[in-house]
Amino acid sequence: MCTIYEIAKRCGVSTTTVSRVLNNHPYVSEEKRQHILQVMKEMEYTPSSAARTLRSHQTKTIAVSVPAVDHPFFAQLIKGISKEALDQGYKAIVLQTFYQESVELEGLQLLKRKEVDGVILGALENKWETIEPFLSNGPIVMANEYHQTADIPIIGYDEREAAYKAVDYLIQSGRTSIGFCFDTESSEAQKQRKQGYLDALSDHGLPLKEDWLFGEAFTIEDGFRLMDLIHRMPDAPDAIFTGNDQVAAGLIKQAISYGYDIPKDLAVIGYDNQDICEVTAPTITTIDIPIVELGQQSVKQMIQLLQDQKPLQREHIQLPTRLVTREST
Amino acid sequence: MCTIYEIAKRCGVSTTTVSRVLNNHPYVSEEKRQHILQVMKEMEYTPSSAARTLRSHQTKTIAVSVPAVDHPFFAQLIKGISKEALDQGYKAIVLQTFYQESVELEGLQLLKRKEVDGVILGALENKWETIEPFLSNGPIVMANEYHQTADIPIIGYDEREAAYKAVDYLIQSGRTSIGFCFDTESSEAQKQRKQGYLDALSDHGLPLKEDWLFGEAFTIEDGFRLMDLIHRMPDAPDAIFTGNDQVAAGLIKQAISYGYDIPKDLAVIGYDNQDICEVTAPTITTIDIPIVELGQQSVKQMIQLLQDQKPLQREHIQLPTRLVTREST
DNA sequence: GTGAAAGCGCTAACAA
DNA sequence: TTGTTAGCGCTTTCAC
Repeated sequence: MCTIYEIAKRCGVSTTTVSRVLNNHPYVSEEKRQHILQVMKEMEYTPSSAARTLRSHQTKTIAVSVPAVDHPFFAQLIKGISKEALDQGYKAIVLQTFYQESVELEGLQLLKRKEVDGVILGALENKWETIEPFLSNGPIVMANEYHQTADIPIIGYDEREAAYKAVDYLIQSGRTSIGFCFDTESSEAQKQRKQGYLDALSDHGLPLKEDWLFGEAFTIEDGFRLMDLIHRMPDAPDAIFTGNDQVAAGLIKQAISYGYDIPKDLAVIGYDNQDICEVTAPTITTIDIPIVELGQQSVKQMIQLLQDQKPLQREHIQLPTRLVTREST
Repeated sequence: MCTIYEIAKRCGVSTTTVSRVLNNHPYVSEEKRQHILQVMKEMEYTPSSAARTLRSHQTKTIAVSVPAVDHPFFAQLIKGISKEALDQGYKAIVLQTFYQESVELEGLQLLKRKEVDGVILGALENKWETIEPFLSNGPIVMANEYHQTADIPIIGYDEREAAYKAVDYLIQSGRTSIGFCFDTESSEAQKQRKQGYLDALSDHGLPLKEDWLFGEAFTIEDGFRLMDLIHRMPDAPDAIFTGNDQVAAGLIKQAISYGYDIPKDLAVIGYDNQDICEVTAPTITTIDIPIVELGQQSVKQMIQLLQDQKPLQREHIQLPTRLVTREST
């Protein structure tokens, strides 16, 4: 591994000049530039990023935290983020919180230690008040989560409207008792989603039953569990908005095993429009969410912020969602 | 952002002493140590990682390249890698090759530029001869791929044995014409897998038909496509080893839509034991592979290498696989 | 057009 | 036990 100094010596110039060609500065004679380039190639010179970072204070790296990368939703989010970052000459460090506040904080520490130029929050484990102070260290953007007042770019979709669309569709199909699944109470996005559910119910004069709200719904396994629950209910709903396709798939599978006719006995609607929707029997009606694009947009925003050097501003970008009807409703 | 120098001044000591407490070196009086720690806290001192890296030549970061993070297999691999890395105080940069050689090379460049301490290859896009020269820049380990001669740790599982197990099971179940799906020809791992398939056939005196070998099998979509193909074959197999659960799920779904009775008309066996196996109808018999653990092991090996500073050696670690029988066979 | 030189923030010989 | 000092590899004034 040779340094800029050796190149300079070999070429009979100063390190300044070498640095100049490295950074495409003007004021280097074409002759010298070519020679230096040539020697760099010969010696397989590679600039030390650590040294550059130390001087220039930029790492060309962003950190992204999500609960876990193997949930299809977050896998796609990371897909978009990691791809877009690379396309733009940035690297992406992936942190999995497993719903723990500390890991999210670790990502923010990376920002503080100047190990990354910015942080994308793919979820929100800590209170916003805990996160806010880190804004002085660099930009933070929120993807797929929401917060009322945070003065940062928020990239997501209209959760309320998406949920409304789903529940409204169930109602239009003649359903009157509709259940709702959610993952955690704490998420603002989930609250908005629930609001959509509530609004759809009340707009059609339908009742809300607390028993029909099901928490901790993340995975296929949870779908099994929830169906067990529903199966035992004396007053079970005739339709259910699952909040994610994995839960829908598990629920449907278990229902079938109990002898239900889906959708006749129970209509099921998913969320995300993952591939799994097409292989269950019946296939799953769902809400399509442009997840990969959401990830890409987040990176674009981040890089914009990094380049503009302007103060962070609140901005709310909402990508379009779409109802995709299949056999489960 | 304050520096070690300011802390030193505030405490009336030299930067050396501050550095010493920072690195838990002995030979600092308890009194001074406490005082320095105290002042650091007060001033919210955070060490600059760039400066540390420049001096110590280690980034505490590893790069991992996979074809795409949203394929369930790689999502789980990344899950293991990213988690284990973080647990050990390392960060993981994720690169998605999308099967392009250039991105994999970019990961290796990170090693050369000293932006990462090591690289984990979750697949192999380039020829080994292309990759080998980078070994002089730092350790490389291979996860989930295989190479005959590469002198690096290879963490995987016995592809031949796993495939053999799957095909043998189909044969034991009375199947005689067995198809085989693979993704790319170029992968050594795939070759071994195919060898397992071939060995199982020949051990039981069963014929191999070229028509029963299906390439480009990655996704659910591919499963649909392959079933279309099989459906139109005059001499279709009565069982198929799909090489991954997504393909199996797609294949099964499409077969059912064509009126097939699975497994009676066509036995289907997956690979990976993903969650999806439990929600299709019928559920999918598969080979369980400890993917997350595979990711974790790769990181453990990498960190071992980084700490030992010993020359890289060839090492082949194989994790156990297991047949999981369900309804599709 | 070009170069000398002063750091970026930290670590580690070496001296004391 | 502590401090002095010389860099790590690069960028960037400032002077020529």
